[in-house]
Amino acid sequence: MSREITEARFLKQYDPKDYDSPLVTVDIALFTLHESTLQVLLVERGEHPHKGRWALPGGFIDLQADAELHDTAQRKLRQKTGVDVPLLEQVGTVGNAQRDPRGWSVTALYMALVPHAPTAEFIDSVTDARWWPIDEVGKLRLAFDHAELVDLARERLKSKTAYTVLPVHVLRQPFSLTQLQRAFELLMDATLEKKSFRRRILNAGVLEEAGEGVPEGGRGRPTVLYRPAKNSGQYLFTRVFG
Amino acid sequence: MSREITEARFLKQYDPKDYDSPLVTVDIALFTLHESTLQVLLVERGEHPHKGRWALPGGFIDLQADAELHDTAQRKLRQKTGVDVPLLEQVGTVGNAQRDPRGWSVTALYMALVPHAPTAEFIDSVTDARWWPIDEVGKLRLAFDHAELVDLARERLKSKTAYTVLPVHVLRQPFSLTQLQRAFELLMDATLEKKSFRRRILNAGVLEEAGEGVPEGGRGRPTVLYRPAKNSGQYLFTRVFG
DNA sequence: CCTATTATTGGCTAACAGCCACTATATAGC
DNA sequence: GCTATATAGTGGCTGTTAGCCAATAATAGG
Repeated sequence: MSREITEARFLKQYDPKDYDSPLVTVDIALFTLHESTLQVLLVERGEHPHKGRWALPGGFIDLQADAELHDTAQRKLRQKTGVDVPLLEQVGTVGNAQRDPRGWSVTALYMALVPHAPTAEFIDSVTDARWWPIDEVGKLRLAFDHAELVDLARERLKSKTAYTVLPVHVLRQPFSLTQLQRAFELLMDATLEKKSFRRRILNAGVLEEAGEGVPEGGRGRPTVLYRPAKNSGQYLFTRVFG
Repeated sequence: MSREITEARFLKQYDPKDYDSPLVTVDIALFTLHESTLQVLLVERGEHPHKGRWALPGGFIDLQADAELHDTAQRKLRQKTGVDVPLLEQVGTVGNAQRDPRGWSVTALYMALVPHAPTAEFIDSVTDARWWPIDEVGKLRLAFDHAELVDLARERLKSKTAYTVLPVHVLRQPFSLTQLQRAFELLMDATLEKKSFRRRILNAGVLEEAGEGVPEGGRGRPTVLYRPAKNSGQYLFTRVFG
């Protein structure tokens, strides 16, 4: 057996390429609301494998440019949307031997939310990226296991909507309670009772008033506008609708 | 520009070692209850880097043996405990350039629960692994960023305990409601009201009766014993204590 | 039998979701 | 103006469930 070596010496002679390691990628499910539908951003792959198929935006870690896994997600998203998204969080990590034809592959899946308009102009000019209504994604035969990843992210979105104020991130500020309720309903895929919804949100103190606005459809009583209060992102309801 | 190539040809000439990629590991925070304390399993590292420091059990993916990331976690855990743990789930993934002195590194963190006794005999015979009370982990200067990983897993444990019946997995079956309440309290790090606790658990229908047992301490009224019902693992409370 | 000890239940209050009818304030057409 | 209609917001009741805590049940040890 060899003599004891120091950690410094060990690190000097260590080369990761001496060992088999999986591919590592980051994929992002970016959601928005548009025309009363939940939509997800997909890109058409320009390279093998699965060239020409629709896929989630994502890619490899840049070991020089990215300090954190989170930075990789942020960077890939900025390449596609041109903006920093207001909410980006990890959903989970999927890794197995079959998901990528190149070999054992691990992907860290992130979920992001963005109001529709700010990114629309940019995305519309990118020929290989577009928003897809979540209901149509099933027909697209996505690359890799991205259909499953979309489902995972969508489930997380739904469950977090039940006990947080996540949906504020798909609205432009300020917004009305009616708009916010609509956002909750679309993200949860359920209808909510108006009084319960308003009571819950207002009592939580997660919104602050931001003037008056015109009602939906232009006619009717004017509406009070709100914006999220500081730290509203951390607020957790102790009880769930339903 | 090169001519268009087929996917088959692309895959044939693809070699992952042509690209820089991060180290990928799996780490597991295995928790149990012993002597009224929440404890976590740590191993003393026998190899560089951080040789001699305490760390979470874990390691590299075996690209031949492991079909899924989950299998890597299960395999590493079995090496240390000798048993299949009743609950093993992913907490999240941490990746950055500094956490491992060998370079850019990504680890998938899992959390696991196990009743104390079945593994004790095995673990006691492994000189490099032992249970540590969660409160003492802070003093140990764990390897890598494992102190943060322990905190992450502990937070997840606490929050999931609030709306599931997760704590059943740290008890041997059958158990009394008193024991189950004690488990909830230790995992949540809070005291619960007896009546509220019993009402909630019994109304949820997640337990089935399993005979009578002796009370804690040997004296007093005998207790009804329970075991988890089928699918109790999926049960979600719509309201949280507090 | 009496006491200490643990298990289990009763009964009340408070918070909050579900329900749904009612009020408030605007625009559009005349 | 006046009326119809549309959207925003409120009142008030019921049902569920957590918090509280005192009462009752069933055992062991003397």
